[in-house]
Amino acid sequence: MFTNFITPAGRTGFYHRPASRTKRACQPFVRHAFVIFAIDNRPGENVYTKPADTMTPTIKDVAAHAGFSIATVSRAINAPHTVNPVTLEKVRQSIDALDFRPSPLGRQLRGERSRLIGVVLPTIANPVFAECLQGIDELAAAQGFRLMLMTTQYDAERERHAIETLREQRVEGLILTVADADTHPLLDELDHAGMLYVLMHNDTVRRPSVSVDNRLAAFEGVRMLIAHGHRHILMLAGTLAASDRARLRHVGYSQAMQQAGLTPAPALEIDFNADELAPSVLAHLTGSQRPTALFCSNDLLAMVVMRGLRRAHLDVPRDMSILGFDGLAMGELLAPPLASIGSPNREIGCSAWRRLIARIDGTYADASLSLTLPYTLREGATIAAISSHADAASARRSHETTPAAAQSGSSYQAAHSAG
Amino acid sequence: MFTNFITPAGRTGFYHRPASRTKRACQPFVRHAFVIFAIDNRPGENVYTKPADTMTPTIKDVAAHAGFSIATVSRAINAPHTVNPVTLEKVRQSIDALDFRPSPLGRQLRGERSRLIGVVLPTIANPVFAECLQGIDELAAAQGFRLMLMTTQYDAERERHAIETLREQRVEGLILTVADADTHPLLDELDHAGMLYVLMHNDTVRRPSVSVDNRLAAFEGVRMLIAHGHRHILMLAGTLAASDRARLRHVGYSQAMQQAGLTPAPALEIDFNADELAPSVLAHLTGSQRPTALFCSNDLLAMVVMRGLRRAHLDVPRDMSILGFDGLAMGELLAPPLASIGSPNREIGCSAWRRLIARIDGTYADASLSLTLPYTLREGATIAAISSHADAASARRSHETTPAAAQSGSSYQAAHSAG
DNA sequence: GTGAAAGCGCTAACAG
DNA sequence: CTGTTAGCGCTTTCAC
Repeated sequence: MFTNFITPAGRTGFYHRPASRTKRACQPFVRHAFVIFAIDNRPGENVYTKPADTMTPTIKDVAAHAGFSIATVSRAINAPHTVNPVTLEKVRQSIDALDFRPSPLGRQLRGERSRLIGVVLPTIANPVFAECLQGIDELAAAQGFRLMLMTTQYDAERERHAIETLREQRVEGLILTVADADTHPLLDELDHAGMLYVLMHNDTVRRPSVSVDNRLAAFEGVRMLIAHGHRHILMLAGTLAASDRARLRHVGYSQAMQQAGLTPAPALEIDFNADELAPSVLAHLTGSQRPTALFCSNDLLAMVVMRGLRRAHLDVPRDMSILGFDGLAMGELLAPPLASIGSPNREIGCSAWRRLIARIDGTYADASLSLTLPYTLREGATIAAISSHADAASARRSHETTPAAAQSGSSYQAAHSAG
Repeated sequence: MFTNFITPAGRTGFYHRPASRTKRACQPFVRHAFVIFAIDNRPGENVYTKPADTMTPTIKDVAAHAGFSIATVSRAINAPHTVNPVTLEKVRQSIDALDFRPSPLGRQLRGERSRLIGVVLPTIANPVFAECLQGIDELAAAQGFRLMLMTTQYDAERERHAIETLREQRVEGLILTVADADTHPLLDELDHAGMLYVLMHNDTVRRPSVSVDNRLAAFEGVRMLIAHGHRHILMLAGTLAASDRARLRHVGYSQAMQQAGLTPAPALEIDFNADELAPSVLAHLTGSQRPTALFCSNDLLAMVVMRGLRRAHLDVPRDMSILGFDGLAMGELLAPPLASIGSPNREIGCSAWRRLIARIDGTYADASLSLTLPYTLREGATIAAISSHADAASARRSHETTPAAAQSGSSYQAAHSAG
């Protein structure tokens, strides 16, 4: 009835070969450090010894403990209604007793879904992305998906590595924000491989994406500045000048300037991770030819610039008006509250999620691949009106400008959707 | 030589049974939608058809494509030096041609490490946790680990679910911040199950953790306020009054007050997710009995309170001094820059990571389970000195108070380590 | 140097 | 209602 044997791996154990007439046979049963075998005991009368704590119990352990086959255990877990209630109860007790939890590996290996989604973000230090992630996480948790997160710091090589890693993990889809979506070979690769993904914040019509219309938003924002009488407006951008978003925002800036007969300037690049503004930048902003208004490519940058100006004893908005981009909740807590073009970050995350799931489930009926969400113009109090003939120098001397004048731009307070 | 057969799954295919003398035999080869078989071709002369794009290639595909066995492919990947260079090259070409990437599932199934770490955070909307995560992510990426992230919104049930999910995923360890570490049954469970974890921010000596000494930090912070002449100091805490950190901070506050012969007040609870301060709270802060200084349990809260005060036309720090907790980078960008007790969030994340890995690798020699990191007192400019006899009313009228006076507390500017 | 085969944990098809 | 068995993708003896 029992046959002593040596497994190929060199482990010893006993193999119970049931007589052919025996109704319920038991599985061979070997754990690394010790030998266990289930005698042909009646359910409940088990002889099972719980494996060492470090050994995660498997379905076999449960089966042996309960005195049933692994198939029955599997059914008890995945289709409880198909098993005898008494059996079910016994199996459940064994599961509890062993603290068993089914390994997703076995399941996935069987070709089931991994219910795993990869998220690739430049950084989570920027609340813009943290807010997106928050939205994604909320939905993922509700729908029983797991998230695997990787950050890239805007680095192309890390983007590649992240996507590679995530694909290895057999994610069902990817949600990502890349530096530059249009010219991204990796995304072509994903398309080609049939790997489903949705971009966030990457403003492109060529790929599945969710974002605001960066160009239009910037255009409207700068128009507002112009409507406040500003004629010398500079755009500041972060190190992500290689980013599609920053570029589009600069296009919007340029168009607004040109429409008003003004000359757009190249974006001034800022390292907004530095503690201080670079001297050359500060010179730009404080010199006699300095602009009266600044359009910052993102809110974090705007905040750093505001601090720099304050240290240079320039008052915002009296000496300099500031408009940010992102609509960071934090901006409202500043003094004065930061005027900003707001993107619905959390909603971008949620939308990206929904679209990805729709693609995965094949219910992605929408022909248009990219989704453009409405942005908002948050007035804040960092924008002051100046008389149209005022130049930088007079603006600095002028005391007639008042923060309250910023309210006059309220006609711009609107939600735009570029559908 | 070829036997037509029907697999149990109902798929048809051809099985190549090599004559016993045949040197190189081929594996049976069946894909879902179509039949492929590798003829006993010489390497390089393959008859393999690439499967549909949606089908992730497996090691079998590579083997068939290259005309070798899966064992050889496996070796080519994991132990290149053991295979014939010519073979190796052919296999590599097949891998490239099919864009094959080994599934971690198969590997893990073989009992290898999952190289997966679970991270459980209350929220990533709070930069405190985003910064921690950033630190963790950096190290994880460098060491080839993957991160699985779940957030809990301080909810016990979600904490339970997150840990459960992560354990199912067979993470090698957990890094987490829970609402209350000492009385957490889940953590006992983890201990009991031998599941390795490290807490972040949870200030407890009973469990593996990394944090600052919240009590001492609050104590020193409030002492600084007292040294600036404040006698009526209130502590504000968020909805996380059920949090161990907030509680310890309140203990520190109370001790500092008592040491100075002052009467500590219960913490005033604030919902800092709300847009506005609750009227009752505002009444507390603006009434005739109002305090001259506020100790806020976290920076986000401090910022919301500052905005509330501004709207109530109270000036910070002239009418009210504010001390926060967290040392959020953002706080420095405020006007005035927020005084805060800083915890090295990023470093907390990194340390937690290192300790977890040390535990996993079994190199965790340190007898002390909890690590206390030094905090800093960031002066900022939201704290003003008042003359020791001043009460709230006179403080409001007084103009002799100057933000610069905050500098007088610089003797407190120090790093403390409660080892 | 290479191939055959076992087995990791699990599900599902099938048999009884 | 329950058990047997094949097989998911991979690594790893062992044999040739």
